Amino acid sequence: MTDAATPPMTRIQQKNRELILQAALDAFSANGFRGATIDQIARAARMSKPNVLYYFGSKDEIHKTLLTTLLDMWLAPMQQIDAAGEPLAEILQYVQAKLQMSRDFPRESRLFAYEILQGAPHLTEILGGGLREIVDRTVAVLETWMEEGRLARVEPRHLIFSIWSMTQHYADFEIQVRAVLGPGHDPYQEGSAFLDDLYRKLLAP
Amino acid sequence: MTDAATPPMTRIQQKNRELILQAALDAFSANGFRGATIDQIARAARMSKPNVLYYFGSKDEIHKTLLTTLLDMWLAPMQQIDAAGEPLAEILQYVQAKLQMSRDFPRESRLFAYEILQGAPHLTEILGGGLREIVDRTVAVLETWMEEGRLARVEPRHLIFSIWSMTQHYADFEIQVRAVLGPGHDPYQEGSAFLDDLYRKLLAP
DNA sequence: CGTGATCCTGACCAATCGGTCAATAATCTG
DNA sequence: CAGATTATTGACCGATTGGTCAGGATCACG
Repeated sequence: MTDAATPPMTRIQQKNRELILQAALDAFSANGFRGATIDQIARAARMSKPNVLYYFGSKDEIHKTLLTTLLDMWLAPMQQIDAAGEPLAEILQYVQAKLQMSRDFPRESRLFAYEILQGAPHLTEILGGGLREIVDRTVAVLETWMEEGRLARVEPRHLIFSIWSMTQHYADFEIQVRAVLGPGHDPYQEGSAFLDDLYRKLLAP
Repeated sequence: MTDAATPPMTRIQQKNRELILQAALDAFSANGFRGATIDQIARAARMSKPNVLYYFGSKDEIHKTLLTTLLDMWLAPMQQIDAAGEPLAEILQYVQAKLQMSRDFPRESRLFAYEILQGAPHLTEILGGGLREIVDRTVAVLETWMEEGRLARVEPRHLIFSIWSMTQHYADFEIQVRAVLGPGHDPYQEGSAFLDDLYRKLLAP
C-alpha cells in the first residue's frame, strides 16, 4: 500500500538514481545547494548532464529527495530511546549513537547543516511538523524520568539541542576541530569520553 | 606603525566601504559565499555594482575583508578569560558572553559557520595559526586550574568545542530551535539558564 | 575658478548555470 | 527478429554571474 501508485523501477533506474544521489550528496555537502552544480554531479556519477535531469526533473528535486530520504535515518537514534530503559544509560547511548553518526556520515550532517543555515527552505513543513512531534515524544519521556527523580531536572528541549550541537559539531566543523587539536588526535574518540563525562555529571539525579 | 604604508581614506571611502561590508554581511550570512551576489550587495548598499567593485576589487576581497575584520571581535571573549580570576566564574562568564554574541550578532556567527562548513578556504592559514595559539593559551590556563584542583578535570579543548558549538547553535540553527520550541519561548534566556547549570555541574571541582 | 584626483555608472563581455530538445543508442518484450 | 519502450547524449538556449571599461559627475584644493 505504500508504493501502490508509483510505477515499478527498472534495474537501470534504481542503479542510476542511487548513483546520482550519492554524487549529489558529495556535492551538496561540500558546497551547499547553490555551490553544487548539476555538471559536477553528472561527472561524479559518470553520466551526462541531461541524463541526470532525465532521472530527476530538476536540481531542486535531487536535493529534496536527498533531504527527505535521509531525514528518517538522521532522526532514527532519538526514536530508539526506550522509556522503559534506565534513563541515564538510554541518554548516554543516544549521545554515543549521534556522535558515531557524525563520524560515519559527515556528509549527511553537513547536508542538513547547510539546509538549516539557509533557513530550511526545503524543510520548513517538516521542521514545524514531524520533527516537533518526534521531539515532543522524547521530551515527554525525559520529563517523566525527571519527575520520577531518576534524572536531574534540566530543560529537556535544550538538553536535546546540546546533544545535537555538540555531536554534529565534530562533523560540520571538522576542519576547525582538527586544526585546533593538531595532528595525532582522534576527535571522535576524545569527544566520546568528554561527552560521556559531561552528561553523566549533568544528568545524574 | 600599523597603517604606515596604507594611503589615508577619504570620508567617502570610509562610509562606502562600511556600507558595502554591512550589506555583504547580510548577504553572505543569509546565503553563503556562492549564494550571495554582488548585485544583491550593491542594491542593499544603494549603489551600482561597478561602484562596489571600485571599493573592493572582487567578491572574494569583500568576503575576506569581512572574515578577517570580524574574527578578532569573534574571538575576543575567550581572550578575556582571566587566569587570576575565580575559575568557574570566569568560564561561566565566557559562556554567557559567547551566548550573547550569538543573540546579538547572529549574522557573524552564520558567516563563520558557512566558511568552516565550506572547508575554510579563506581561513586555513588562520585556523592552523592564530586560532590555535589563542586556544592554546586558554588551554594552558584551564589546565593550571585543573591541576590546582579548582576545576574538574576535563579535556580542555573539547570543553572549548562544547562551548562554541552549543552557543553558536542558537544562532546558526535558530530556525530549527524556534521550530522545536514553538512560539512563546525565548531561546536565549532558556539557553542561558541551561548552559549555566550544565557548566556548573561539569566543572565544579 | 579651474584642474587634477576621486567617485560613479550604463553598457558590455565571457563564463557558467539550470534546463530543453531532437536524435540516437540500448534494452526489453512478444 | 521486430517494434516499442527506455536510456543517453550533443547541441543549444535564456538567464545570471563576476568583472571590465570608457566616459561623465563630483569633489578637494591651489
